[in-house]
Amino acid sequence: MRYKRLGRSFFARDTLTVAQELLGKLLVRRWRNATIIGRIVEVESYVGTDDAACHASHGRTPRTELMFGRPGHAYVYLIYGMYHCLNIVTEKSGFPAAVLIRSLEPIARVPAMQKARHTNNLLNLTTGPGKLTQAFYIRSNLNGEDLTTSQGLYVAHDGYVTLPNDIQASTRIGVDYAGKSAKLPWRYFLGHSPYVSHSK
DNA sequence: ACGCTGATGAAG
DNA sequence: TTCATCAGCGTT
Repeated sequence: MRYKRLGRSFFARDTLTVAQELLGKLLVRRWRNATIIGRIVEVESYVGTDDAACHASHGRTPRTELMFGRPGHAYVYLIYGMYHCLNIVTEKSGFPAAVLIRSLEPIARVPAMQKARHTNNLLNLTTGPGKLTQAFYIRSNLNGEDLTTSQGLYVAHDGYVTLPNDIQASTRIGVDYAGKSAKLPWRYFLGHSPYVSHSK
């Protein structure tokens, strides 16, 4: 399987554009001599301090510092005390934004994912932000990782073409607390894919 | 519908 | 130093 890593310039753009273009790309994880791969089929955008659902909406804090930094870095955080979420920082330095990777289609090293998830069901391995980090052995030690240079984690393109009419949008999951921002249609997913986490 | 679980940051 | 809150998941 041939593929090429995405560089800084891909992520240093408008977040909604990056989010939509991430659909169909490959998430590659090298872990203990294994190369685990999944195709991105669902993402969410979190943009700036005006977005009440964005962690950076309360300004620069130790936790959100990464979102204000250089694009192409991983922002990994623990949620609900037990799960990790993987985001990729976007836009130019100084503007806080990121794309949450919400769901993948398993592509390579499925047994490693099955071992990590304690299930063999393909549809339950990587179909959710907390599930995919578990399946890909992504934890807080990858927080701040530069995906444009990292040997352990990056995004790649293999020539897969996403048809524009296959991209669907909806409101984001789990952000009902965010008032007006909760209504923004900033979740994108591939309409044909059975590996989307949540039908809405 | 609910409990699990711990980092985070705001309040005091 | 407490305390409420939470970009989720699995079981009921």
